[in-house]
Amino acid sequence: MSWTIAQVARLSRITTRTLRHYDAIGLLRPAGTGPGGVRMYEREQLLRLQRILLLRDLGLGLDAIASVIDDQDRRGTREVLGRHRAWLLAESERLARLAGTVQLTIDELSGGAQMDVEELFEGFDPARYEREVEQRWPLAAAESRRRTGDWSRREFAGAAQRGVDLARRFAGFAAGSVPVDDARTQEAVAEHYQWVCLFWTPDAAAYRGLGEMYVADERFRQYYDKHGRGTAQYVCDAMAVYAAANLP
Amino acid sequence: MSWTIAQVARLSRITTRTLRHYDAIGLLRPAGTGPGGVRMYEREQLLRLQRILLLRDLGLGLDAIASVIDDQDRRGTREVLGRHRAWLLAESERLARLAGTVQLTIDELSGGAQMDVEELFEGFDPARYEREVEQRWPLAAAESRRRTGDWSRREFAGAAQRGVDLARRFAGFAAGSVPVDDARTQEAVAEHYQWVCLFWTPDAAAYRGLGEMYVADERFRQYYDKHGRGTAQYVCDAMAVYAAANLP
DNA sequence: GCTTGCGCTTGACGCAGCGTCAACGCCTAG
DNA sequence: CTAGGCGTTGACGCTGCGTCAAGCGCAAGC
Repeated sequence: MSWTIAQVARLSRITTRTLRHYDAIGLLRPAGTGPGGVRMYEREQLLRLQRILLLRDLGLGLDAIASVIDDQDRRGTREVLGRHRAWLLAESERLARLAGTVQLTIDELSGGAQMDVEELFEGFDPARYEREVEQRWPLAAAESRRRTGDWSRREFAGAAQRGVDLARRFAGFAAGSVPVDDARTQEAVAEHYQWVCLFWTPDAAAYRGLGEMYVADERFRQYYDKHGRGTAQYVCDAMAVYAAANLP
Repeated sequence: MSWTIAQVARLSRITTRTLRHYDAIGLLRPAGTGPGGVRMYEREQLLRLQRILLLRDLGLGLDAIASVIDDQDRRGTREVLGRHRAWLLAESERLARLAGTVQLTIDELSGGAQMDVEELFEGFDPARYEREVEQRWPLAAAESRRRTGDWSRREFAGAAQRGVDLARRFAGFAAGSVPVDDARTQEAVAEHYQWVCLFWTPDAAAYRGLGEMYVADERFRQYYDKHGRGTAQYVCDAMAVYAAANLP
């Protein structure tokens, strides 16, 4: 008994295009070809196809499927499946965490709509505190002059939102006890530094000083800690690590 | 203050290729071009880029990002984010379920390796019970003769494995109280019918009879019920639905 | 004999989000 | 004058097929 490509497709609830694709990449070759190059499939191919579809349903890639199916003993199969399972779990967890972050974003968006955006921004423009930084670290701040510029309302709002986003990310790391020198934290600090550079370009000492002000100054500390206790201190420590490693 | 493409790339920890891509698709156009067509970015573009990267980190597609960012009020933004969150949750759950299925597959693979595969297959070849089916539904089974053929050991193992997979899927549906006429169940039945066709081609009555035998015969019932109580009965009912709708 | 239609063939583009050459221009330092 | 560093615009590649497009062989109906 032989089947044509369309018959196999109907039986297996896939498309003929898929079968041709599997033929093209060598994953499932027909038993032979009839007149006109017509692909003919035998029982053996059907069995193979069923295994392929099972593994595909499990989420494996076609190359992984090929290696599993053509693997004689079960060793490689188990290893591939095990790795795949680990990937699935990690990816599932990642997406769940992302969903949580998206929810937070939605929440703050809803709340933030009522806030006056400039008020939100109030007490958060590092440039407004530059003078204080300068008082404490005069040499460091001396040549890092504030960039002047006229901010549009939209730019302003964008920058403010960005500040909130960063604070929330730091709060997440702090709550999760992620070390301050973790790559993810330091990546966020790099973004924070870039963000600060929109107003001002601190060097290592000044940036470290800004971090310390986040803890010392009531307004700053509240800004961070309202997303989670200890966030301001966490940010301060992370900034110190970043400054030591990346700034002049 | 302006930045070149490479400077922006370094600041934002992305590649210049990405920035050019965003320019090409209109997601982030430079503020202007200098001599030689050199892209120049201003502060406004940096702010926009930061928002883009935030949303990208949340897993949104570039087109969704564009619609969110260019959306003036917050209505559309919330809707897009809400849909995205729902998608994330669904996908996360799906992957987690898949991981469970993969684990089951690994388990059965480990156990199955010790079993003699023919013994596994024993008591599960529908053709072996064809005579009994024929006794009860003689007219129906009369013209559905068993396909002869020499089975290789590998074909045999593959078919056996396929049978186990199907049983497990049915057990999952039964445990989840999925109706027997649910599309997923009927899809599995279609695969089961196809699988049976590898040995034998029953018509509607014979297929229904085979299902009833799954309940009546101790060996069959155990085969299914060991994956979960009531699975055999569930399969029987599902097969009856399938036979009525799809078989001659 | 001719058309129509079905089922099959190969070939090619498109999708997301860039990575990765390739080939070339411009500017500066040695 | 040349090397090197930064910039430019193409164009192909990756996954897993969907979706035309153009054409062949065979059967039925005119």
